[in-house]
Amino acid sequence: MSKKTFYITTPIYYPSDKLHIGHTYCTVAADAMARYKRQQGFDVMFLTGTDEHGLKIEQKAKAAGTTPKQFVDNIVIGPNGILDLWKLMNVSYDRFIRTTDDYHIESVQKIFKTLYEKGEIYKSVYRGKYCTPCESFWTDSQLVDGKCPDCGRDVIDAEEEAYFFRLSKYTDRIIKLYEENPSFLEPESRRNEMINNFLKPGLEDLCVSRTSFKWGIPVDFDPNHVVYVWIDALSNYITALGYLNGKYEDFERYWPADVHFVGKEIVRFHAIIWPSLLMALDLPLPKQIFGHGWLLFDGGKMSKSRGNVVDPAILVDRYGVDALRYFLLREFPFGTDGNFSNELLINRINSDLANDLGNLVSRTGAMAEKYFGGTLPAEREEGDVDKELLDMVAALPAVFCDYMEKYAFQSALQEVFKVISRANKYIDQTMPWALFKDDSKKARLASVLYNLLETIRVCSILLWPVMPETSEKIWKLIGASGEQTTSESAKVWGVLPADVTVSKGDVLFPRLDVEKELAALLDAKATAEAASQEQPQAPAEAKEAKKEKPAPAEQITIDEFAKVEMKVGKVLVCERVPKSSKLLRFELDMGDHTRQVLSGIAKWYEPEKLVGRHVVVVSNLKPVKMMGLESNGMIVSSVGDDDVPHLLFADDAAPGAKLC
RNA sequence: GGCGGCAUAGCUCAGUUGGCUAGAGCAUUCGGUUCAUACCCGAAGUGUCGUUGGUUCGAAUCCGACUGCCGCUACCA
Repeated sequence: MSKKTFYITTPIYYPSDKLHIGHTYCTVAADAMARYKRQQGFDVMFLTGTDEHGLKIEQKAKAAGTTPKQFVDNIVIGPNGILDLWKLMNVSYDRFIRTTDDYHIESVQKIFKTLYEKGEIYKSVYRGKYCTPCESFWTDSQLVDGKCPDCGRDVIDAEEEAYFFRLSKYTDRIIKLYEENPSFLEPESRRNEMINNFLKPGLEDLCVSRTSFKWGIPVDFDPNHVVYVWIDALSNYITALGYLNGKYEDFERYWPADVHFVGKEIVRFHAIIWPSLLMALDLPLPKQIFGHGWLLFDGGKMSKSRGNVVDPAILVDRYGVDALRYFLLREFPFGTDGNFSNELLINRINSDLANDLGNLVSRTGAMAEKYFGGTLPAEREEGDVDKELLDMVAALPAVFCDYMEKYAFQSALQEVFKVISRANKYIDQTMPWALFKDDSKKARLASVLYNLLETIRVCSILLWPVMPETSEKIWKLIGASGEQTTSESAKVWGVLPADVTVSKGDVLFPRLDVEKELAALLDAKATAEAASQEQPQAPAEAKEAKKEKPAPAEQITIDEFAKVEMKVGKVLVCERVPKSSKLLRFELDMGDHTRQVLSGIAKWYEPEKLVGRHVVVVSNLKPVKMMGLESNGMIVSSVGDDDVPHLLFADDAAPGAKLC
């Protein structure tokens, strides 16, 4: 009979840029889980990959003067690309899917056609809901006072064709899914969000094709259209198994997936759209969607302008891949956000890996060499204090597995280190150095060392999914191999031979000087940034990015620029717009007239303090209504990657002065 | 604004269905030890469990209000 299977996936990342530690976090977690399940004897399929289509990549490629395919090739399979990063992080994926792979394209076209033939996808036409400058379609509910929610300009009756998926008809079935199977979406808080924000109001049909860009999978029976991200990207989880393609034949074997790990920002797609698509295809649903938290830096989202993007390569280079893997999974509860900091990393490495684990292995090996030349005598003498340690070790595997099954890596690892700590205490209790001085205690001394080695063996087996290199190093030192390192053997005491041969070996994790390391990391980052100046690379936001970033600026002529009129305005009145969390209402003295302008900066500026200041206004924008008030223009501010606006003041300039 | 979440020692966090004299690790101080990576072992702490009402014999735990932070969403022109 075949083995039980376990199918786990990460999101497919958007290769518009290099990946950072946030992506590494999710992928390492999935890797640890995959290794854990393999160790348990499961037939594992661990899938990761890249989502390579879409407007943003098309534009980025254009800006870089290359083709979209060359652009993504460089980021995915090029030097220091995504494949290299996963290699560096020791990620043991079984399959890596790129949405530009032939077989995926074949499947997506068939899926699209199938849904169309079943009537799940229908062709429709937009009327008055297309914004030409933004090249974007909008649904009725997205429009703001009938205008484009992105640019506020009029939308036109473009009568653009588009295909729609009948998402609306699945509202009730998704609600029912959550009710009958609460563990379908974890953690729970995400579930309430989905229900209140999307399901209760009722889902709307979903536009699943585009004609506004070309970089995508063509709809084979209607080549003006390309398949939009929903069907293209989400279906990777089944196309990678060979669904409707000839490349693989693993669909029956692995589907439905046991778990999709996803960032909390893409929970909606996975918890609503994806199951609906599967229902439409009459396919089984994945058993669970797990929305993990984000790694924050100093309490905020990582962003380049804040100088807090963490490059995993630098950390691995300095501390080794296992230290970073351990830190990521030990420090942060998987379901909630975590605060990343270099200091936290260094302290964790020192206290757990250097002082406790590394030192335990080191002192045990040193004693075995010093007292017995490395090979223990077979004679034994038990002692009273042994029982507590042995009981703890015996209980450990079950507790550890309970936590792992719940993806509670933090707690699972904590349990292992409780035992490691107990082993250090055991050495103090038994005082091997005193036993050594008494010739009649040789058997007792051998027992003590043997008990330590067995404890180390069991712990290292459990730690292997998280720190494979370290565990394998430890096995060499304590003379364990093959059957003595299986997860089954972790439940058994006394697996090592009585006359085992041990060596001290090199230090596993050197102790770090906190101050020195913090300084060194700052240096390393500065160096890396300087190097990347040549080839500017904004931090990757992957497909989880909550907004599409605007395209790299297209070049315009002086005449086109001249169309934009910018003038200085003096703030006469500034106040909050009632019932609005973002808008401030300005009355501006423009020199020859006053005008009302609204600006969405209420979060960052106190209205009273702006009165009397001179600001820069784009003065010939078409008026727009927001919250019932008319806005005549736009106040200019600079915005970094952190999305915090900084107003440009022109206090020296006279109201009405024109900028050129 | 609507919906949801979080708030516990200096730091990172545990606290299942209300019974704790509120815990762990790190950091700090003191003591011990020497096999070991100035490491390990032991001891000592510190908290009006965000604020405020209520339910209860009893609340960190349940309910209401408020404050702060976060997420989704609705108005960043």
